[in-house]
Amino acid sequence: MAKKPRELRPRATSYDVAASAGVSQSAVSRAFSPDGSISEETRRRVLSAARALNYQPNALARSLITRRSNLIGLVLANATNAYYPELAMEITRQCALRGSRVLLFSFLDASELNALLDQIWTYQVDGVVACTTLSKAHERAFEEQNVPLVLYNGAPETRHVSAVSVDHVEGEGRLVRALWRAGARRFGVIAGPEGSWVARMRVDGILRQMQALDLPAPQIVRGDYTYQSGVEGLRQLLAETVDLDAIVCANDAMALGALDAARHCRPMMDEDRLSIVGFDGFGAGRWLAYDLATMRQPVERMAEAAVDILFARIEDPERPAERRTFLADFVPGASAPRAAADQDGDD
Amino acid sequence: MAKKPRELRPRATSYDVAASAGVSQSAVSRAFSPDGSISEETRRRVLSAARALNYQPNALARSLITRRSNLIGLVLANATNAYYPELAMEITRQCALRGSRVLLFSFLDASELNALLDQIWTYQVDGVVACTTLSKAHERAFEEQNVPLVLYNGAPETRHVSAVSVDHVEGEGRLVRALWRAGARRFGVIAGPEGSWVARMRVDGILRQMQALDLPAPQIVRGDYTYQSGVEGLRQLLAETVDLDAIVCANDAMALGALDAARHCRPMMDEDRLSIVGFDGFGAGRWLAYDLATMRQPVERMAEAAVDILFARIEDPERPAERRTFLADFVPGASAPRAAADQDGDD
DNA sequence: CGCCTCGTTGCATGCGGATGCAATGTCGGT
DNA sequence: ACCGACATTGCATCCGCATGCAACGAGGCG
Repeated sequence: MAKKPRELRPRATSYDVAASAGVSQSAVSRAFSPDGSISEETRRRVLSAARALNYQPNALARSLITRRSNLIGLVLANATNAYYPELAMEITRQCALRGSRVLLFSFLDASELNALLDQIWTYQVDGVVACTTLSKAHERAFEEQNVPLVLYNGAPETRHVSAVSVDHVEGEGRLVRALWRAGARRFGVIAGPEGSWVARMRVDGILRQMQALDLPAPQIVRGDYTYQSGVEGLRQLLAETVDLDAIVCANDAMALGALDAARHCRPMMDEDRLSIVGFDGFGAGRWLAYDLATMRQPVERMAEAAVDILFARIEDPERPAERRTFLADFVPGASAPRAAADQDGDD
Repeated sequence: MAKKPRELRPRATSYDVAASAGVSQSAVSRAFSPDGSISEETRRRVLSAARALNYQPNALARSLITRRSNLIGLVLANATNAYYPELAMEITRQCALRGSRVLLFSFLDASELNALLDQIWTYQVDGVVACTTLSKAHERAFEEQNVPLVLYNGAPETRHVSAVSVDHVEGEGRLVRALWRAGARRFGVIAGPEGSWVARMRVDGILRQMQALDLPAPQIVRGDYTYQSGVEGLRQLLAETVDLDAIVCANDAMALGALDAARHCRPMMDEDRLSIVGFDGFGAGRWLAYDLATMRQPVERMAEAAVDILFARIEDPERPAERRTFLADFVPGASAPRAAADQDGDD
C-alpha cells in the first residue's frame, strides 16, 4: 500500500519541541491543551519553540489516545442535488466551529454503501451526517459501531437514529392551498424518483391536501429531480391532459424544466392560466427568466441543527435519538401568479 | 476538548481478533495487508474472526506507523462556483479509486487560510488539492511541511508547486475569434473579480485576441462571478454604450445574468444583434431558456489529472512539480448566433 | 541422515501524544 | 521554623497497529 513513505525532512514531534524548549514532552502536550496544568511562562516558551520548528500536534496520534478523531463523516449521494454544495459547505462550517473536520464520502449507488461504511469505521469518525435514507441493516451497523448518525432529509428506520428534515408534507400542503386560493382546480404533478423517501413524502403532501380540498386526483408523472426530467414531465402532462391550472413539481430543478418546456411548447400560451411551483429554494429560481414560486428549505438552520444533534450525541452517547422537523418558507413568484402564503404563515 | 470519549462497548482491536482466531496480533495485521507474509489458511481464519467481531483496522493507528494517512485535503473557497460540487465529487471519486479519502476544508476569506493550513498539517494529509491561488508564503509552508500540493485553476507562485488548469487565454481567444468570424466588431466584457488570477487570465485572453484582430479596446465592467453581477454588468455596459455586437463574460453564471438582463432591459431587442458568451460549461447554460455559447472546462479529465499528479508526488517526493494545461471545449449556442468553432478545433 | 532454504509465525518495539501519579517547588499560616 | 495546600513538572505507560528480527517447522538436496 504505502510505497515510499519517506519524508525528506521528518516533521517535528513533541519531543523535538520539548528538547528545544528545555522541558519534557508532557509539558509540550499540556501547552497545546487549553486547560493543561502548565504555567504561562512555560507555555510561552513551548509555543515559541513550536513555532520555530513549524510544529503542529499530530491529530492522528492524539485521536489514538483520546478516542476522538474530530472527524465527521458526510455521506452524500453523488446526485448533484443543487443544494448539496450549499449544505456541504454549511456542515463543514458548523463542524469547524466545533473543532472538527469533515470527511467526504460520496456514493453513486446503494450497492456501494457497504464498502463505504467499512471505510467510515476504519477512519474512526466521531459521527456521521448522511443525506439519504439508509436501510435498516445499515442503521444497525452504526449502532453496533457506536457511531452517532444523523439523517438529513432521510427517513430513520430504527429508533436509535436521529434525523433533521424539512416538513415535506406540510410544505406541499401549503403550496397546494396557495394555488387553490389563487383559483387553481385542475392539477398536475411531476413527482420525484421511485425509491426516494423525500419523493414519497412530497407526493403524499400534495395528495393529502388535495383530498382535504375535495379536489379530484391529479395527473402524476415521475421525474428524477433533474431539469431535463422536468421538461419531459411537462410534455407528458400536456400530452395527456389539456387545461391544467397548476403543476406541482417535486423540486425546483424539475420546476424550471417544466417552466421552460411550457414556454417552449406553447410559446403563446396564456401564462396566467398555468401555474408551476417547485420545492427546495434553489438559487436559479430567483433568476429573471423564472421567478419561481417554491418552498425554501432553511438549509442553514437545518445544517446547524443536524450538527448540533450530532455533537450532543457524541458528547453523551447515552442521549436518545432526536428528530427535528423544519417548516419550509413560502417563496412567492410569478410562476404562480396570485398564489400567496397562508394568512398565518411564513414570517 | 474531548468531554466524554467513553464508548459503550469498545470497538474490537486486532488483539481481540487475534485472541478469537487463536493467532498473534501480527498475524491479524498481516491478514489485512494484501502482501503480508501469511498462509491462506490463517488469513481465512483471521478474516472470519474479524467479521464476527465487526472488526475493521483503525486507519489512524495505521497511519501513525506507516506515515501515510490516506487523507487528501481539498481546499475550496466557499464561493459557490457552480462547478465546485462536480469537481469535489470527481476528486473524491478519483481519490477513492486510489484508496484515499477527502478531507474538506473551505474558507470564505484569505485571512482564514493560516488557521486552515495549521489544521491541514495537524491532520497529516498526504497531499492537497487547492482550488484557488495561494500566496508565496502559503506555498512555502507546504514545502516546509513536505506536503505535495496541486493547484486547480490557480497560479503557482513557486517552482515546487504543481498545477492543473484550463487554458483561459487560449479559450477566450477562441471565443473572441468565433464571435469575430460571426461578424462581431464592437465588444463588451464583463470581467471577474479583481483579486482572481483566473479573472485576470480570462480578460488577458480576450484583450490579446482582440489586439491580434486589430479590434479597438472593449468596454470592460467588473462582476464577481455571480448571476446577479452579470445582470448588473450588462445594464452598466448598455448604459455606457449602445451598439455592442457581443459581450464576453468571464463565467457562465454572469453570462446567464447578462442574457436575462438583455431580454429584460430591451424586451424587443433584436437578439441577433447582441451575442453573449460565457466560460466554464455550467449545466444551466444548456437549459431551454438559454442555450449559452461557452467554453467548457473538461472537469473530469482535469480532476483526474490533478489527482494523478498529486499521487505521483506522494509516492515519490523527489519528483519535480508538474503543470498540466487543458484546452476548453467550444460549446456553440443560440446566445451567440452564427459563432462556430475554429476549423481546426474541438473534436 | 544432516543441513540449508524458505514460508510462517510470534515477539518486541515504536509511531506521536495524553494522562495518572509521584516528585518537586512555592507560599501562606501558625 | 514547620507543615500543609496547591501549582508545576516529569516519568512511565498506553492508544492500535506495522514491521524487523528471530524462531520454528517442513521439505529439498547432497
